[in-house]
Amino acid sequence: MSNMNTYSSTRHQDEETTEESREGSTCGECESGTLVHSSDRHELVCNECGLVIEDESIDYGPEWRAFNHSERQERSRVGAPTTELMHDRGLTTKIDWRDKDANGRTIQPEQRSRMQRLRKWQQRIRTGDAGERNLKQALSEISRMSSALGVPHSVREVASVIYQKALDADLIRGRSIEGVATASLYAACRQENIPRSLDELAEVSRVDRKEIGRTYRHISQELDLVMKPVDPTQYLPRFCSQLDVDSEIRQLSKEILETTVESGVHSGKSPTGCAAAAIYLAAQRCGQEITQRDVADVAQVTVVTIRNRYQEQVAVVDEDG
DNA sequence: CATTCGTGAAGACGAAT
DNA sequence: ATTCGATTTCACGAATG
Repeated sequence: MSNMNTYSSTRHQDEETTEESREGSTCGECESGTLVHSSDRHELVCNECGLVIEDESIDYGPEWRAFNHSERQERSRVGAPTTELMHDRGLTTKIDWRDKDANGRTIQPEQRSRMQRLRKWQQRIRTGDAGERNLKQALSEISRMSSALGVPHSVREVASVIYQKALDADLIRGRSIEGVATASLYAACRQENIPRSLDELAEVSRVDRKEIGRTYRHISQELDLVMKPVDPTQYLPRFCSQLDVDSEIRQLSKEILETTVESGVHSGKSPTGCAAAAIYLAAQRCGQEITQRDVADVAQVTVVTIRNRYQEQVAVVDEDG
């Protein structure tokens, strides 16, 4: 993250061109992923390793203009940035534990007992409400799992929003906090086009795959989350990188996959399996021997699935020319 | 010997009732 | 909540190099 700030100190006329040209370029970190805009276009994100490059996308200046001091006073809005990752968006009141006033002087004994009462009530208000406590735990889970998966912050924020919507819609009743949190994260990954399979989610969650899937389906239905089927192409860069194949295969597998997707033979099949098969087929066509088992391992599918998919893809690609 | 291929039984999942 | 159809997985043996 140390290189993040070196770009954003000054703004030049050529900023548009440089920023746009970075879209689609190769990630400097893993050197295999591609940089894409997150959904809110505030971040450039590597679609493979999840590296976030906050590069001049954000205008830190005020959106208003002021011509004298009083206008400035009136219009400026100051405070810590809010974040969806805190259950109260970071806007809580804090009461110091020291018995000093704002000037650092020790406060009177009769005030001290009053302070004790206020502290106690502040704690109760802050986390005492069932819903709030619920949220707090869920958000920490989302953060933990996001770190384990290595997904960018934008995904965490989206996951948090989804969870809070689920909470508002009373969808967690009878379901575990952990389960809904994991399902929210899964949905967020898909919405942000940084897909992680249910298996990968299950690895970092305390809930099993089945429950995650069930909960996900439930909340996406109830909240009317529009979810396009996962594009198998999105898995390609990550798998290729894990297999350490060269760019020839990356390119060919992408073309194969696009051809097969157009023909529609992939629908209903697992996207990871399709991606894996395309890599295997590409490697064969390039004369490089990669075993089905190797591809199957990184894609977390079985060799049988790869066989089935890759047979279909051979048929489509060959007739296509 | 390792890898690939084909098969049927069994489990999991989504859709429909 | 159950049933049904399609898909994936598992386990096995055969073929290939």
